[in-house]
This record gives sequence, C-alpha cells and structure tokens, in this order.
Amino acid sequence: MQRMATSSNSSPLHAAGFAGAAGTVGAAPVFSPLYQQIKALITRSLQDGEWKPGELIPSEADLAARYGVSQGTVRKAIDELAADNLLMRRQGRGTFVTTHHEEQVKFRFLRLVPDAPRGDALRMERRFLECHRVRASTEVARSLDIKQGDMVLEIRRVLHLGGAPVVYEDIYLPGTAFRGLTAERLERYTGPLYALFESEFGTRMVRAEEKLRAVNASADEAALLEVESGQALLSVERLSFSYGDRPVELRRGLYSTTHHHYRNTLS
Amino acid sequence: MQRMATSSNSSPLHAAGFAGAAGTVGAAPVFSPLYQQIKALITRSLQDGEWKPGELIPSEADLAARYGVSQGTVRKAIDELAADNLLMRRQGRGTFVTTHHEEQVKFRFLRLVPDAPRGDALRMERRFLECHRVRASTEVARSLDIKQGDMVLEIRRVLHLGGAPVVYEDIYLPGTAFRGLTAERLERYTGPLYALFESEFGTRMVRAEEKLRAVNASADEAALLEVESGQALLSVERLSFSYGDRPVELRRGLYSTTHHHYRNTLS
DNA sequence: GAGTGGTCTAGACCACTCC
DNA sequence: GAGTGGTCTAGACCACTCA
Repeated sequence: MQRMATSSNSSPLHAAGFAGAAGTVGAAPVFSPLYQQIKALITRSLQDGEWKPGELIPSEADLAARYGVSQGTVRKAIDELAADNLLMRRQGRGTFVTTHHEEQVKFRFLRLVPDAPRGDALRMERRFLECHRVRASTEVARSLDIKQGDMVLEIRRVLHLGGAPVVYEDIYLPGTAFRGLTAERLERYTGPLYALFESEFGTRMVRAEEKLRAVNASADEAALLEVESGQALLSVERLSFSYGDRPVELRRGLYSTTHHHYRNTLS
Repeated sequence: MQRMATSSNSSPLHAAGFAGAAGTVGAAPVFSPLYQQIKALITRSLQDGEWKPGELIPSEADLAARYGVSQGTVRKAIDELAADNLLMRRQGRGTFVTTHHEEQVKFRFLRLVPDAPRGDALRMERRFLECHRVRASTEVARSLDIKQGDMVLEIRRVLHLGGAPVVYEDIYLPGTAFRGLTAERLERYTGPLYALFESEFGTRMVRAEEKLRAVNASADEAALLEVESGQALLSVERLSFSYGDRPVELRRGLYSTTHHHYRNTLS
C-alpha cells in the first residue's frame, strides 16, 4: 500500500514511491487518501468475484493485515462501501456482500407504492410478453456503451400489483453478458429479476439513474395496463450500473398511477 | 455528557448516572452512543438558532472541550450532520450551517432538468398568481400537523424555464410561522423561496418527501402551462420538514415534461 | 504561521452473535 | 468464550485557507 502523494508515515510500506515527487511543481499532485485506495482494492475484489453476493468478507483485522494498514483505515473504507450499498455490516457477525436475494432489498429499485396500503398490496405477479434478441438501436447502444447493431436482449413484461396491471416494462440487456437468458428461464424463476441476473449471470446492479416524465397512453399501452387511451402514465427510464459505473441495463417503464405513486426522498 | 447505558470510561463525566443500571434486567436498556448524543445537542443548537444558516460553527476542538468528549467523537457527530446536509465542512476554513442562499444548493429540491441542456435553460422566471390566507382543509391540516380550520398561507405560482411555463405550484404554509409574508414581499424577493423562508421567517427546509404521479391536465391547468387539455403532467406532492422532522410546507406541483424530466438516482 | 478540517495509527473496551 | 463490528480516546501529521 502506498500513498499517492505526500507521505511522512514511518512504515516502509507507506514511504515508498511517490513521497519525493509529492506537492512539488510537477503535474497533478492528486492526493489520494489511503482509505480510498483500500476502497478501490475491495471494490476490485468484489468486481472480480473474490467475494460473491451474500457472502461474508474477511474481518476488518484480516483485511488490515492483508493491506498493511490499520484497522481504522479499513474501517473507513468499508464504511463508505456500506453507505454505497455494496456491503452490509452486521454487528457480531461480520461484513457481507450486498445481494438482491433479500426481502429488505427487494424494493430498493422499485419506488412505486400503493396509495393506501392494503393487505394484498404486496402480492406481485409478473407476465412476460417477450424475450428475444435484437440489434441495438443508436439510443440503446449509446446508453449501454456498446456498438450500434450489437446484439441485445429485449424483455417486455407486465407487473400486476394487487391483481391489476400497474407496470409495463421494456428492458434491454447487452447480449454477450446475458447469452443464456431465455423466456423459459424467466418464467421458471420466482425471485426478483436482479437476483436472477446476479446469481446466473454474474451481473450485479449497484446503482441506477432514472428520468421521469408524464406521457399519454397509446392505444397499445392502454390495453396492456387496462386504462383508457390517452390516460396519463408515469414514464420511468432507468439506466442501471454495475460495479465500476459500467452501464448494464436500460429499462423503460410505464407506471399506472391511479392507485399507486412513486415515492422519493429529498435531502 | 453521559452515556445512556453501560460505560466503563474512566472520565467522571462519562461514569455518572446509568452505569449501574445498564444491561441489566430492567426495562429498555436503550444504548445510545456518545456521538449520537452530541449530534442531538448540535441539532438542538441549530434548531434554537445558536448558529444561523450560513454561519461558522465552533471548531471541532472547541466543541470537544464544550461537551467534554474527544475530538473524534465530535467529528463523527458532525460527519453524520454533514451527510444529512445540515452542516457543510470546508477544509481549512471550518464547518458551516447549510443555507439555501447558495448556488450549489439552489436545485437541491427541484429535480426537474431540461432534456437537452441549453444556454438559456438556467433562466428561471417566477410569476405569483396568488398569496392569501385560508382555513386548513382536513388534508392540509393532517399533513402540516395542525388543526383543521387553522389559518394557512396559500401561494400559487408558475415557473418559466427558458421562456416557457413549465411548473405550476400550489403551496401551503402554517399561518402562524409565516405571518408577515405577503404577495408584495414575494414579488420583491429575487432568490429561492426557501432562502426567503430561512432568512425572514427562521424556518429552514431540511428534508422532503415527494409523491409522484401522472395526471391529465384540466382545462385550467392546461391554460396555465400552455399545453392541450388532457395533456399528461407530472404531479409532485411534496411535504417538507424542518429541524426535528417537523412538517412545515405542503406543496403540489404540476410539471410539464415535454422538454424537461425529473431526474432521480437509486442506490 | 496559525487555525481548520482530513487522515492515520494504536489501543482499550463495549455490544452483539454464535458455538 | 471467541470472534465480529461499534465506540471512544489520544496523539501525530497532512492538506488547505487566510491573514
């Protein structure tokens, strides 16, 4: 472990390399704290699959020994990774890699909630309309950072909440990473989609950006969601990222918001 | 400063009080870390106006001396308050109370952005349609935690972005706290509304919850936003909170999303 | 150069989980 | 009781700001 810039630390591990060149007239000094470097190393291990979703990572003391830094420094790195939802700490047990196979995490990416919570509101049903391979349009290619015309997997589905159709989604995934995904596989799987992606295709959704707008339902869309044509629907365009801010999913959802709303917190 | 539960700290300040009763068979043990107590004390000082928005608070060393704890403990308390956007740290200068009078914070609560950023997209113009006192409806009273029929201030306005009307808002504020607010005062003020509330009425918006849905524009709404009647609009119902999770503003916005969208980040 | 927050360390003890 | 994360302390030094 070595500092990126100035360092007067007495440990030989820290004094190496850049100490002389730091803070001088040269190009960018770019000071990078030790814990940020540790954070990057841990992220790399997650990305490389050294520790898989749901698994226990080594204790803080072990990691401190491994990287040759104090436990406090590892602690700060893990604190940030936990804040980013990449890791989950559990006192007395250890630190675990976050996974989409967990009740508490299931609705982290679906912000639609019923206006008046009812007993059967939790009941969610999925109907897959389509799952086929197509060539990426300009827009899809740009979003997923692939070449136009590359193969992508398109999935279309409807979600029913409390018995009624509420969400229609059109999902695009890079073809290479999701080669083995078929309609039959989707039908058979009962958990969240992101849990399937994670365990079967090694792609974990870490973070996403959404663009929301209101649109009038087309005749087709209205039929799917069982509303009047022209009815206002919430359009949610989501770009999901995996480790290292790599875009891996583009999704366009249409939400019927007559009995549900999208909740958000500003702070 | 004393611990809420067990403590074997040698300092007399920490050993007092609860040490004997902690972790025993009695009622709730309720362990509360020291830094959480410090955080509460600092929050109280903010609430009481000891340090006003934009002002510098005492240094970590001073606060540590004041509360009789180590600097590290004060540091952790301030870290969390900074994460909650109540304080802002600036290396080399000190820690400041967050204020709405600042460029960088101005769009913290308005998540609407132009689809294609243009030069004049920043230009925002406001037109106040109404500013009067009415009696609180059941719904408004429940949201603002006041009694039905209490006086509330209602403000209606339209925001123009890049020359066109894009946002129509209906705002409700508790009458007592905003006694002196008039239409004339609103017209004269040029900064953000929340900045006015903060400096003139001592009410700082700290956090908010929003409920989004898509609705079809009524004839009146369509006229205000210069769209067709029936056009899909984004309805944003916002409840804003001040220090201590006290609700202080209810707002219903209608956003025209033909050239703008509401951006959100999931993590 | 004085003062501030930011980083890093080392060590002690506490709360929690599981064997 | 062993092992884990959680809290708290004390001290050193670094990066940054401003006078």
